[in-house]
Amino acid sequence: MVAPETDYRCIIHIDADAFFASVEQRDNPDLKGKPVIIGFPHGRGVVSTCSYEARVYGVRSAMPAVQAYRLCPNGIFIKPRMERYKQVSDAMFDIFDRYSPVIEKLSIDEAFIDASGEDGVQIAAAIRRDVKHELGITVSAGVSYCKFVAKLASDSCKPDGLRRVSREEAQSFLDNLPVSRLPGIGPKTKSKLDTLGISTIGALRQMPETWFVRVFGKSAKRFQDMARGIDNEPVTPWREPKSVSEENTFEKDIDSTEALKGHLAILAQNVAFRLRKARLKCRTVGIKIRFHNFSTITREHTLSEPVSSDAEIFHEAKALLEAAAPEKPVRLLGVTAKGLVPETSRQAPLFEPPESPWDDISRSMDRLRNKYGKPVVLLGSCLRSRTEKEQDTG
DNA sequence: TCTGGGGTCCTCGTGCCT
DNA sequence: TCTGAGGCACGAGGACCC
Repeated sequence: MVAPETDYRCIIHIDADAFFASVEQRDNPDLKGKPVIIGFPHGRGVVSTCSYEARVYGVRSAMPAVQAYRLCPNGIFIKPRMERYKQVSDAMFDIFDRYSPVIEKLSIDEAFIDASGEDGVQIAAAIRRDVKHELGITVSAGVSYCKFVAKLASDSCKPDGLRRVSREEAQSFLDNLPVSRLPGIGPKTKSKLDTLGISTIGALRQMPETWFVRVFGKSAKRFQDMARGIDNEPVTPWREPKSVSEENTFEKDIDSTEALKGHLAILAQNVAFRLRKARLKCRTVGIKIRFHNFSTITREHTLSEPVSSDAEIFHEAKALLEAAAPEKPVRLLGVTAKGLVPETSRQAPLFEPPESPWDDISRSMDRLRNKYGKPVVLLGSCLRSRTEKEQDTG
């Protein structure tokens, strides 16, 4: 039995195993032991996640679903049910709450839990037990003195594992791992390091400081620290959102600007609705256009006054689209709101100027949307796009 | 061979202001 | 009045993560 991690900071990283697929297998026991793939095998989707039975065939997250279908034609492809996963996720986080007040949510199925001063291994084991008994899914846990080592520890014992890496063990644990396991080293940086003959964190650690600065620029210190197992990042329970966006990849590329405007209206309306729901406004509106050849451009505009109405956000996005004047077929269109400020952040002036007429209209539209669960009043271009879609689908 | 969606962070170029 | 440096905000793009 290892000594309790009470001398130092103690961080637990919890990560659900093949979360979406596990929820599907739990809800439908017929799927247990079968290759379950979350994603639609036709069209342009990718695999969200897949069960460990599907991984045997080489199927992986983020792989194009058609490729997954070729690798595993007998796989059971399931369209994601995000609402359901959200319910299970909420229940899982309720369990975490029992054990620590300091929880940092990383994603729908993953969290850091600060267990400093406690026996981290015991807490992680209790959480794993509760999640399994109450929710019927398994989670893996890593326990260590800092966040990124805890995360690597949980990765190393998946699925359904628990691993503690003490401060003393950290360096030898890290040295043998591939560099790509360090957070922040993705495919591009990995291939750059490959060409330099650096494949493990241990090899990276031995490089001189000047080398780090040359390769990683301003991020050099962070990578050098990580290679040495140094990470003082606290567990941060809440972060202000920095942007809200929505994008859509079309089933078929679109080359008509008018049709794009219709889709843009829907995206703008959804982004605006989410802003208002979060009681936020944005100062910057941006659009993203991805062409048939996957090249991508972004355009944005910062306003003098923050906005959150459907009409104002659509107006800005439309102006950006018209200025960009895409001449090639478009496969993806997106709208982003950033420079977020609270709805009420504006200092109250001595004489309240009349608020934008769109604010009042937006509030009425939101009431209807909340009542019926979907947008009821649509912007003009929006309606046009929807009508086209309905005609397409008959 | 085909590459989703929703995010964050970083870098670099440019223009404006002092 | 001109010029250059430095700071800053903005815009675009890229890399990365889950």
